[in-house]
Amino acid sequence: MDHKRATIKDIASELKLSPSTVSKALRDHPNIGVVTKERVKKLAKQLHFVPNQSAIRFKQQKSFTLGILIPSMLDHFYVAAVEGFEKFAYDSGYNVLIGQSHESLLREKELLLTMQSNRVDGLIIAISRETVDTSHINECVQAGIPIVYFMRKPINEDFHCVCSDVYTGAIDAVAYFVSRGHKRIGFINASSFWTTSRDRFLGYRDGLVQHHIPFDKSLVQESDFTQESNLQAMRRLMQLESPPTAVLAFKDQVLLDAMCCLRREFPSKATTVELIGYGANPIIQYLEHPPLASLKEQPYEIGQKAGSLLLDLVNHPRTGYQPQLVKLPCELQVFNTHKQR
Amino acid sequence: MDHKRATIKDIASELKLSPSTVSKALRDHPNIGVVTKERVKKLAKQLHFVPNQSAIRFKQQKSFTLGILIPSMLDHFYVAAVEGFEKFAYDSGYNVLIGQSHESLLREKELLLTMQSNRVDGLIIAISRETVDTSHINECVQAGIPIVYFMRKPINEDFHCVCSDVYTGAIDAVAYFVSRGHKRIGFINASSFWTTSRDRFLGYRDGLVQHHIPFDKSLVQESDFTQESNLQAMRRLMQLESPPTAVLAFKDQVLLDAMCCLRREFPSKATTVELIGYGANPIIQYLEHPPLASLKEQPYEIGQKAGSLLLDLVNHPRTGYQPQLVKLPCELQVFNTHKQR
DNA sequence: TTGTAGGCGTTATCAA
DNA sequence: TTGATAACGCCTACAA
Repeated sequence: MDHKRATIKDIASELKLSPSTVSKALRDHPNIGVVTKERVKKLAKQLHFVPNQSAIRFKQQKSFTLGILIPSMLDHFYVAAVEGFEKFAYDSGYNVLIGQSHESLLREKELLLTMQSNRVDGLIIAISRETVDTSHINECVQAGIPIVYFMRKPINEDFHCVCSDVYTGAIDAVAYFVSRGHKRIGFINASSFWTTSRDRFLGYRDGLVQHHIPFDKSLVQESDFTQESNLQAMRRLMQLESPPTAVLAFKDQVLLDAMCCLRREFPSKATTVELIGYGANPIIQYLEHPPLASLKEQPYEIGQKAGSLLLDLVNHPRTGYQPQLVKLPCELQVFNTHKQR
Repeated sequence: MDHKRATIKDIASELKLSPSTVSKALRDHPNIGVVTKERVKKLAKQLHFVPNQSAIRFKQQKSFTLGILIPSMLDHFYVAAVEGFEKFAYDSGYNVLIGQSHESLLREKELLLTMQSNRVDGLIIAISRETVDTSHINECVQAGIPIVYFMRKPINEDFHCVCSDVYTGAIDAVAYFVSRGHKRIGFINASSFWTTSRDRFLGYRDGLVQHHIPFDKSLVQESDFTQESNLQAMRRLMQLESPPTAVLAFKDQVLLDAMCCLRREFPSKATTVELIGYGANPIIQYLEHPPLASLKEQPYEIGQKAGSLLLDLVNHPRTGYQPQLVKLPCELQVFNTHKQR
């Protein structure tokens, strides 16, 4: 079997044409004769010619590759975001390089170097939990790689960012809790370094204010998303002198652990404390006793939108553009209204 | 800010050295003086020099990229396999290009072309549900791209393959069912074109034989993994004149839908019919009433092993090698022994 | 120990 | 309408 892959040169010499003619013919360049085009394309097919992207990339000084940096693919949300981003990228003729930081700053730095080395034409990032200093990201920008943040964005960074409208989501969640008679509403949040945590918090607080419920600092706990941390946060809430009767969770993974905590450690309250999370994780449909509700986000669309903002930056490089903050709405999806307080 | 990225030439001219000297110095080539190396490396760091992989790939006629083709990242199993593969690849200095067929043969073909165009140095594949003809895969092989199958392998294809030892797993599952008194044991299987379905089936059948239970064809149903198909398969089983009291499912996703089917359509049996799946999906820990058990597979290790077999083929190209079939053990993980028949 | 030359596959530019 | 040439950044032989 012939293991050497056919090149443009091979086609050219076989057809007694020049490589440049073949190159143009293959790409339907207008000033190549129809007959020649036909001959070239026919032979190309015969030889199973596949253009060598390595060469094209090199020649064009472009990798036609976009990078996406996420915490982990074990998180359903980010998988969906990757899908949206990939779809957009592929449709635009780009490949995608995926990197998972696994919430490690060190890994994130390494991945960023790999991305640079691969000369990705642009990059979208959801920063790791550990990322407080962003100098490694700024280095990419200075190397000419445009960046778009999504979901997790460092506070005080002026780049495009695409995320869910978690603020309004929190307002809606609180309103729904209140409509069901709750007055003690807990909240398990995440790193205060992210805008997405701050926005959730503001929505939570403003939601309370709108319903004339006093804000109680002790009802807000922080988790780092490990199972143990989720359980601890819920435990701290339930051990308060006046524990919450409803809890808003940063995301469904936190919510699920909170439910486990209730079932195991506070069984008497497991059927009364109501929970709302973010994400509308499909797992929920398999639960016999689903939580009250979840704020359905649009990860796929967020990935697409981030891709389109990024590609715009790639194709129209500029410095000092006006950073956009795109927020896609969350929708409260109610699962369970059977519980009674 | 300087947007042109530094090249070896830049360093060379700045230091009044030749590019080749710089190239060697950067890679610690033995016959470059220590002083020169120091000077070169120092300036390289100053200029934020990052080697241009595009150029290296082109020059080396190698992409240093391995491909992995999976049905979908929404499946937890394949995400874990990707992780193992990526870990291995990165540690060996390779990038990874991920492709999702979404169970579509057309998409699989497209992805394979992309992989070829990107000149991936090798490829591991779990074929799509629709893939019955494998000529598109053979074309890759003939183009010199080594292939390793994992999990889903077409019957009658002679390449390396890494998968779970689902045969023994099925034997174990049946034995466990029998130990709990079951005699009518159903089985929901998948495409008979995959070795992994055939092996499950053989284990199921041999398991029955070992315990002198007659094989009943009507107790075996096939599903294509859509929710509707899973439900239908379970429904067909339960509507038999003599329905099963226990069911082995191709994977946990099927098992979960089967549980839903029981709860909704056969509530009287929901607490007695016992189920075992494959995968030990972490979702299960969040269920109030978990299934009886699941066969824990080793997707991460499977991804790694497939990577190492592949890299061996990449580095030692040969034709007519003896294909290996590597089977990693499944372990029966028991969740629930409370049910009584 | 350092330098020079050639080439990987493709395409843009310019010439024929 | 087609062809010749040079260039992209890096590496490998080989020469100095």
